[in-house]
Amino acid sequence: MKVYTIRDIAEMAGVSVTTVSRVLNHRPDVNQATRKKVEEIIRDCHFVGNSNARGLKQGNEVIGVVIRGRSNPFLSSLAEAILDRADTVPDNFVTEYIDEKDDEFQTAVRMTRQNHVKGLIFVGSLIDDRVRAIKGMDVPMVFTTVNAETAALPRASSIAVDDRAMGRLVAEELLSLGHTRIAVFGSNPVAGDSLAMRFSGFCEAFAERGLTYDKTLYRETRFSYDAGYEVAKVFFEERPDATALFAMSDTVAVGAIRALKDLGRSVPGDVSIVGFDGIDISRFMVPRLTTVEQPVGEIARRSVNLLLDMMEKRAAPRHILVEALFRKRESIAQCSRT
Amino acid sequence: MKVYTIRDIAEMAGVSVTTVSRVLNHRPDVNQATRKKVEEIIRDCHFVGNSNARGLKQGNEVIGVVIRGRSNPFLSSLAEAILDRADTVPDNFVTEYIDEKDDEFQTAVRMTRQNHVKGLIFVGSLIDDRVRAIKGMDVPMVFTTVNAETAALPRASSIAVDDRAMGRLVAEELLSLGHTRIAVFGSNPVAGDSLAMRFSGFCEAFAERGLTYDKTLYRETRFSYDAGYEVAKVFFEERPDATALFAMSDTVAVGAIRALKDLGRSVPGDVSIVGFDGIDISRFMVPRLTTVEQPVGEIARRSVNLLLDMMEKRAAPRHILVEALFRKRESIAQCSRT
DNA sequence: GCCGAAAACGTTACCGTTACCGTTTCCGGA
DNA sequence: TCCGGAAACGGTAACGGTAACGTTTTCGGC
Repeated sequence: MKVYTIRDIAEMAGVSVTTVSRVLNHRPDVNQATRKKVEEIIRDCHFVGNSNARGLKQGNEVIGVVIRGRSNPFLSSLAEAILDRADTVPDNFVTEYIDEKDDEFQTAVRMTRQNHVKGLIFVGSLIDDRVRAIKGMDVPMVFTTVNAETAALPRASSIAVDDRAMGRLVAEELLSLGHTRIAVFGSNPVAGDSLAMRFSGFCEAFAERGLTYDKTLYRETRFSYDAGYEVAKVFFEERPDATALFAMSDTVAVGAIRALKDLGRSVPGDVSIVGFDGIDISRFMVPRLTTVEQPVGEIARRSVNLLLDMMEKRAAPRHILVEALFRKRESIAQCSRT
Repeated sequence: MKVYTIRDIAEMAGVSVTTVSRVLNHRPDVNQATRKKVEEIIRDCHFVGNSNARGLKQGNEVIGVVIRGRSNPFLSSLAEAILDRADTVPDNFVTEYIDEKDDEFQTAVRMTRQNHVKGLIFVGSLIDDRVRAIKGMDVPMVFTTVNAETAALPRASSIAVDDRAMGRLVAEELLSLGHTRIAVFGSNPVAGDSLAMRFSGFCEAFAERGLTYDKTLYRETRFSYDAGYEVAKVFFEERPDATALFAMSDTVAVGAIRALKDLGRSVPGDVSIVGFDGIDISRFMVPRLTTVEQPVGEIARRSVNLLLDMMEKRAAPRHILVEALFRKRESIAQCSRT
């Protein structure tokens, strides 16, 4: 099973390597008959150009997709959607999947500094360390989350749902069902980031009704089934007065449902629950989970477009908010206590 | 932000490009002092070698990970574990994530025929078309599923749980709880593949007790939440006599739990359910899902090792069975009907 | 002091492809 | 008939590394 080069093909077709290259790259200045013959031979030999040689010569554009928290189904599905989308873009773009583990991230940073990585998309929020590391990197970046610090970077775009509005909407829905003592499980919010916005929108809804949100009902947690379970188990024993929960990640909501069941409390009978993200499983939970569904496909598509625009057309950074959908399902009900 | 080449580094260090290359590749024949100086300059410049150039010269080894059915959390987590593992192997191995979509698969096949892909790992069962396509490809392959046809390929290894034994175990557990009318939701089994083995082990347990499994209780379905929901909804209306379900994928089990709830049947009160795979969510379902947990990490690690052994040491193909764990949880109970 | 081996380093020819310049062929119009 | 230009195609120098091979230097042993 020989591995053919462009030269072999040229020889077999009785043309020069240049002509074969032209055929390969769909350039116009080659005769129809010649093109056809070359294409035929290429097909017969199952010839595929050597991507290293092409990359070396042309200087291909590597774009990195950095993901933090793959155990979160929302983030991993978003990352996959982005990779999928990136693979369909016309030409020599190579996509690199970068886990935000220490060494892998460091390599990515070095490669970026060396101009081998020409663009970055970040999935999931970055920890402070990382933000410091990417400051001063002069490549286009796209964040799928809102963050005041990264938004200030000169070449950073962002695309995310309107967290403030959705946070407010969640509060309004729960308040209108009579809930006032609503637990909120968030995660390590930094001033001006997605989670902080969600929370501030949430509090605004209280303010609009002349109420103030009781911040002793707020807890921090990692976004995973396990963490959600643990924090809920402890919280609802401490605070049996809470009648509802807004979990800023569906994973946490799922863990909390399980924990409440173990505590002998019913959902939504005793506690109403709203999640965030709209992961697949949310439609199949018992009870079906009320959640804010993020448009994964749209975010994926547009984040890649944003990056490409900045890379190719040197477009200015943009900060886009997309529509999320409030999915009202079985996990919330009228408040039964006052 | 200049992008340095090995030549720039050489000039700055006052040595030849070869010496720099030697330092880069940790070769012994270079003086300590020289090495240190070169390394310093490399660090200062954030220099990273051009992978295309290296790949072109050395001919890097590309291994492809082909995945079918990413919507299944088990398969996607297995695929990620494999990619993770593959990224830690010492040297110039490039891992390519290949979705089993038509065009992507075709490209992979072409690249493989062209000897650009030097090894393949398949995650999830292949459809017949694909099996035909990979026949006659002369590269090492590893399957994470059992299949009589692929097992016959001269350079194919496999690693999977002992499906027959686990199928038998599931049946034994349910039989010992008094269940005899047990639905089985499988998927398109081919003689001698994982699913067929599971089913035949399952039937064997019946035979050993002098029973024969009633095959009208068997249904086929895709492995997804949605499909599981749909098939269960229809099935349990048709066959209210079934007292248990063995779903060959946790996703199907999850869908079925939801469907039974909608039909007003309780799990495990009216119907006991056993899944397969051990996806994360299984521990958090209400009720917690009894399942056969596959050792994802071990399968990932060993599949990469198997492939590497075949590629580098030209080791003979091996067919390995690993231990799965029966996780008895809340979704099964004593049968209440006869 | 000389020899020879080993250590340290340099020269240079590739790897497969593309792109810059050519060159050749063909053809319509003056 | 000749000319000019477009269409079609070819020769060859890069791209940035690596490695085979050649050269110089060092140094211990006799």
